[in-house]
Amino acid sequence: MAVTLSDVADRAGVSPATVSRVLNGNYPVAAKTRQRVEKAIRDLDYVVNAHARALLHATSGMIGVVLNDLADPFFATVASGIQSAALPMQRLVIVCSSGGDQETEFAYIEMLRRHRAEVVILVGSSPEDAAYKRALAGQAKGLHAQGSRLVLCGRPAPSRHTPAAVVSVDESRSLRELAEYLSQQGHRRIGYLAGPPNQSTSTARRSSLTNALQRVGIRLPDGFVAQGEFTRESGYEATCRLISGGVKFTALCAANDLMAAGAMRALDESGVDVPGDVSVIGFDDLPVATDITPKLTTIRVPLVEVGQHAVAMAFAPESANRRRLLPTRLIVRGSSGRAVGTREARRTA
Amino acid sequence: MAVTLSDVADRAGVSPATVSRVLNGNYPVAAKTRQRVEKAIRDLDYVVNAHARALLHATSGMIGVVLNDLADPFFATVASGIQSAALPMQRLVIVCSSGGDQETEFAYIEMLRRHRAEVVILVGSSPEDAAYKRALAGQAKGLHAQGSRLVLCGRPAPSRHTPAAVVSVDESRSLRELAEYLSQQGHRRIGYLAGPPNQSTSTARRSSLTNALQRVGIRLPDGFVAQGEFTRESGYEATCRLISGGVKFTALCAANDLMAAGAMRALDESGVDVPGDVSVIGFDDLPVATDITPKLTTIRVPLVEVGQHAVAMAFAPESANRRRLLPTRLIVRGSSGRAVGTREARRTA
DNA sequence: CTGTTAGCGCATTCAG
DNA sequence: CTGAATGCGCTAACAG
Repeated sequence: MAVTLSDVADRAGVSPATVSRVLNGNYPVAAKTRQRVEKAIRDLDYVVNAHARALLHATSGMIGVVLNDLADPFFATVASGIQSAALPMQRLVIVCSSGGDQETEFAYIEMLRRHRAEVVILVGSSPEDAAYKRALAGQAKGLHAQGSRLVLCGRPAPSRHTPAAVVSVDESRSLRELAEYLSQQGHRRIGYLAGPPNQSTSTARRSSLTNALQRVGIRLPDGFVAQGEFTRESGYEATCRLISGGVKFTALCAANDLMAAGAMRALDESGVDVPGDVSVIGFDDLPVATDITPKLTTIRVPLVEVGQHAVAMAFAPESANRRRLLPTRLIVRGSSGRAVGTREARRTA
Repeated sequence: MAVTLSDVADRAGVSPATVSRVLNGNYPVAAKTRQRVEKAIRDLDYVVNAHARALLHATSGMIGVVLNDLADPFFATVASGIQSAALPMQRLVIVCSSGGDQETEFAYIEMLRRHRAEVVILVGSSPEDAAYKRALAGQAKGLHAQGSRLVLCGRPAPSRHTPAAVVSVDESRSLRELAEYLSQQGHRRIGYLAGPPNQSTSTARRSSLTNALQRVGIRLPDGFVAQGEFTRESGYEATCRLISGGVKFTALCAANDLMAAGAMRALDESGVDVPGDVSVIGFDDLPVATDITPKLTTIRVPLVEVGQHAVAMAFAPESANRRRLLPTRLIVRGSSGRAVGTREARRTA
């Protein structure tokens, strides 16, 4: 069906070995022979069979990426960072979107193992239950035994001994900045739109914020927290629940920008002015943050860089078990300001 | 390095062929033997080598997708449609983001050919120059010769004889609806934010709109058109150019929602009220359309379905040279309304 | 029901 | 500088 290396050899009147040498350019080949071979390749429109090569080399040189949802800009942005770093290394990127389903995720990892992916990158939150961690640790061992490298992006390793590199962000500093900022602006009662329960990202962001607020003497009681699922809709609904529950807050922080966008809409529909009545703060700094009005104050996460570092670490020597933390940054925009009820706010009112 | 089928055979005390039969379940194997083999597989954590299989079958069963930019929600959404359709078929999806660069695009197609991708899906606009078309037609032939199927999404085939299936949208009907709507609302002077020149999507959308407007007696002169690149920033800048150029329009159509979002910001900063002074219309109906205020009137393109149909057509018998057109829909939201200067508008003013 | 054999397409020895 | 031979891991005939 397809043209093979021997076909090329026949047409050029040389042996397969010679064609191979021309292809790889590693061994000396007479100029005349080379030209004849190159012509045959062009004439026949020959394309090497990557599988035959992979069979010899025991690896395919592909980068597998497993993420929750390709259509979510958070993941899409990390993926594009991975892709951009993979291109100059001549690596193909396989993107697998699991939809957040654990079984699908493992099915994809298995498929990537079958294809002897050189690198497997897991992006985003991971469930925090023991069974999952054990299963993942098992896959990690398997990948390692195969000679594939595993990189975890934005999620912790399932255990200390897991042979995996980790690229993550350290949001604690930015959140301390945010806490100080909110405190200075007179905010005392703060609502929080959390991510789905038992997900590493959700708990990390929430506990970091809780700690940061504590440092400035602000508590984040459970009653001020509503769960969502990192989507606009869930942010909208969670905000509605807080409002209809009679929770009084002067600032509303969200676990990501999408939820914050949903919150803005809910507040708007309830006649709450942002930032006049309530300040809204997002997380990630996705494009949506500046699409909405007023523009969203948020914690910028360097998503493209996260992806690029993941690739870099995968190809760095001794990458297993290495960890890399990227800093985030507080971006203050129009959606936040002084709390209502503060002296200053009363004066200007 | 990695565990092979023979390793399993040795451990189970059977021949490699038997292990293969257990794996594929096609031939009868004694229950006892099967169990022994299955245990060995588990003990050794054996994972089949997809390359060895692909070598026999002359295809890898992978779906390759080449698109402009993964971080662009337009492409990400189509890709997620492809992914969702590929999962139940147990197909791995390779996503290649070319950044709109032709060379990169061909490099990726070549890599996909090397990997004997079963299906190659090209998503989005294509340059409209002859050299490109010839090159693409060549690759299409090569893919066909290899036994790979080619699907073009949202772009025309380079020639009548190209062995490729095409999935596209037919926006003409919606644009006629839009033209009638705008006309009824009293709009006569309409601005247009076009996509990059010599791109199939740009010219298709522009000419369809021009035709539709013509039917209701509205012209779209070049002076009312500003070029952009399907991004927010370019939409912003293009709108600024129109405004500072003194172009007076009561409605502004954009080649996509991202540019419309940029336009809204530019208009806002210039003190132009939407939809009071100017109606804004987008294209695609991406999430950003409802993030902005007022929500964007737009032409909805069924992007997920486009991706799903692409996969379906690839696996349909006799798919080569087939064409499938999906309908779009006009979605009227808050960003559009009556033109200023019409009788009704004056009355209510 | 199971083992033996051959070959998929290629890169790499080893000889010449 | 070039050709012949070997084997990567697996499946499909072909025997038993």
